Amino acid sequence: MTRALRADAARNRSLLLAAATEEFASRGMDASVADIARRAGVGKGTVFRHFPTKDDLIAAIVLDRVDSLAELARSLYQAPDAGAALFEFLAAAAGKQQQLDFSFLRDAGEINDRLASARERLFAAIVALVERAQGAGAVRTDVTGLDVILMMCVPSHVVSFVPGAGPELWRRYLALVIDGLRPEGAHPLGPASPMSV
Amino acid sequence: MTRALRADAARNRSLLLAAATEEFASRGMDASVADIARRAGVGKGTVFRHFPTKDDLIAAIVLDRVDSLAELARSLYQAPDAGAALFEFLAAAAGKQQQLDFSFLRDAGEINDRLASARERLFAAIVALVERAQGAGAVRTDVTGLDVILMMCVPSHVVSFVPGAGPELWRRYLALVIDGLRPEGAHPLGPASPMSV
Amino acid sequence: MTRALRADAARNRSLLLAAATEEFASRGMDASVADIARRAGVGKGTVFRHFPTKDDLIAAIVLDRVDSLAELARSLYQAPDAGAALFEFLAAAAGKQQQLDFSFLRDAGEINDRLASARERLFAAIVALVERAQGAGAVRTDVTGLDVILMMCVPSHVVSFVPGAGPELWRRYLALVIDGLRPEGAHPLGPASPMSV
Amino acid sequence: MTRALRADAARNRSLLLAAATEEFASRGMDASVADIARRAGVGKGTVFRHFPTKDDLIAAIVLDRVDSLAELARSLYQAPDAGAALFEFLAAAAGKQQQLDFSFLRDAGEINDRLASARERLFAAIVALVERAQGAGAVRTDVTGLDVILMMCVPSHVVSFVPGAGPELWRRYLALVIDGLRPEGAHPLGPASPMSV
DNA sequence: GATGAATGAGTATTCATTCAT
DNA sequence: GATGAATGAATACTCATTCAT
Repeated sequence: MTRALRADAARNRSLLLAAATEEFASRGMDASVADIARRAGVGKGTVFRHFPTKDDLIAAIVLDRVDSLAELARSLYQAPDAGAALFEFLAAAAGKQQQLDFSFLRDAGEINDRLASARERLFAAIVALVERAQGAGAVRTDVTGLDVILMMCVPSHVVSFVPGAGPELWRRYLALVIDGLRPEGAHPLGPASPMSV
Repeated sequence: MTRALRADAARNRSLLLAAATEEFASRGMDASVADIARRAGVGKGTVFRHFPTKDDLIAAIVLDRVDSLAELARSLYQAPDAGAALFEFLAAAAGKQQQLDFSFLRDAGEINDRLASARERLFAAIVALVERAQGAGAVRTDVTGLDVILMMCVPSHVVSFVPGAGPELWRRYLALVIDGLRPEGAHPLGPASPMSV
Repeated sequence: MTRALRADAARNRSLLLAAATEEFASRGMDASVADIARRAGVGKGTVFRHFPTKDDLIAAIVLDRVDSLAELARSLYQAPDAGAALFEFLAAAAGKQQQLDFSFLRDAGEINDRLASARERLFAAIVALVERAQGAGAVRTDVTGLDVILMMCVPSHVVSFVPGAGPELWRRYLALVIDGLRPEGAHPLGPASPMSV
Repeated sequence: MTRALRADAARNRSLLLAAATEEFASRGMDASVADIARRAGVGKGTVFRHFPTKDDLIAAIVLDRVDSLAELARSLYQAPDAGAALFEFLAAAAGKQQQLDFSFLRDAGEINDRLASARERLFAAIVALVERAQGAGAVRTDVTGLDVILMMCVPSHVVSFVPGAGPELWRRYLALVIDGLRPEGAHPLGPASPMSV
């Protein structure tokens, strides 16, 4: 499908993905392509050779992340402790998100078919993890998989408000989120969970 | 200090704040000044007469909100049930944020001195509410006022990911956040709370 | 419909139309908007305030020209000598085109509804002139109005090939074109005239 | 002088000239080098190995055409009927031009010495044809060879304005041009013919 | 005071051309 | 020799901000 890249081209592609990830993380989603190119140490044109559109660049970053999270979710489905498996997954997700907010998932469908279906697969894998954790009594039964997916992006978002945040601060807020998902001390949630994102 | 505004000028100022709030809410933070002016029914120049900078306009909106939340926090400090008081405050905050994310607080200091000190007052009032709620056993004692402040913006953020979200959906995620703040079923939080935002 | 322009704005609009006409004439249709702005002595943004799109600028120029030619064609329809009337019209058209080739008429329809219908009116007026000239025996009867319209752009095109062409050189080639349209010495034309442009 | 090309190189050169001709014909003079390379089935770099510049590629195409027209003009000089010979030549020129407008001749001199002198030879041959046709009474004597050369590009230009033009439509306008060149019904031409193009 | 015209720095994107593989 | 990756100048267009009316 995708031709094997020449060594230098492959290298530039990685540099670009890395640079873009950092730039989006620090400047927000409207970081300029020019800045990304500069950070990657390549010419502006090179960005467009690899990603015909800024949106394609974004999609590529998200796709990477979504695919690797889905991979992880699927492998954790085999873990013996269902509750621990889910929480480990959430930790992995939160850690990754430190670098890049999950916001693009919002309109992933509009951007890219491939991305949209990768998202579906990720969501399905997470839902499975959640349901298994509920079966094991580790997660309250009045939350849905979608609720968990939505709360998954909380730690990185919260931490983004803290100027000199330490690299592990997200763990604190993930812990808080998880405690909210536990059966102990659960109170009624009010409105029903949304059907989809 | 602040000159009394002529009646029409005062009216324009309110129209602008309202228009800007709506526009930011629906188009995001990079809504254009021209659109805001059009929605307010005034010329573009008028926007800049009232707010020398787009950032100043934003700051004015946030200031309004911060001040009214601080007011509320102070009045709830008198309420008999300390836990209910805090939770009611969080509900009010989440409801307001539905229209405009709290993100500007992030760099409030850089934007505007007046805003920065309003923020300090708001934070102090929230910290007081939290400590009283902890004293009443309604909130776990290993969270700080700042933790609560940070979690306060979660519901509106989460809801922003849901396309056709109902107007009350934020209550669901506020409930989840609050359940995480309760003493029941609390697990250790890991990293220490940050000292400031 | 179109608000009355402020004096300075009206001035800029004319400056822009003039500058664009010259620039397009000398650099061809892909003269840059920046150059046009510079030639008009205004900022780049001003071009876009007056003409939202480069194509709109082009359309405005052509519309002016088309409308004034149509006007002329209609008034010449009253002239006593039908042949002379047509030839005078062709001279006027060729003279104007010296500054700007007629090429945009080619895809005028794609550009602009208003322009498309102005073109229709122009063509109708020319066809009327041609038919009257044929009735008077001044033009061979095997050519159509459309043929004449097509040949109308020949003088300016031909002259564009001559580097230091004098300002009246187009008259020489118009004379040649007109001699081809006369009944004397007419030979069969081969393929039928197209139905439309 | 010109090294003999390796067989494959020669082949690529032809492929490129053919591809470029087609691409220019259908996309206009700003067809992209990349598209030309793709159509020829070679890499972009190969284009530049053969033609250091896009302009050189254009010049090469024109040179081919100019040389073959000159060849034709010279051979037609032997034909018994001088008028028919000239008209046949014009038909050949118009037919070729259907694929590629003659416009580059305009600045041929600036582009390329070799092209400039090929053009001189072509013009000389045409002038000879014209003068012979005038001697035979087939062409009016107040036109110069240069006039005829200039009118030669009319048919393809005119036809370019007709959207769904049939492949022979140019013949109609060539007939019109030729009728203008005949002695019958000739009227005075006004300005003198230019000395050069 | 209000208006909207003018401005120009900034943005994504294209494309001829160069050069490492 | 051939390839296609890299480059950066150029282009149309946007928008916060200034200023003449």
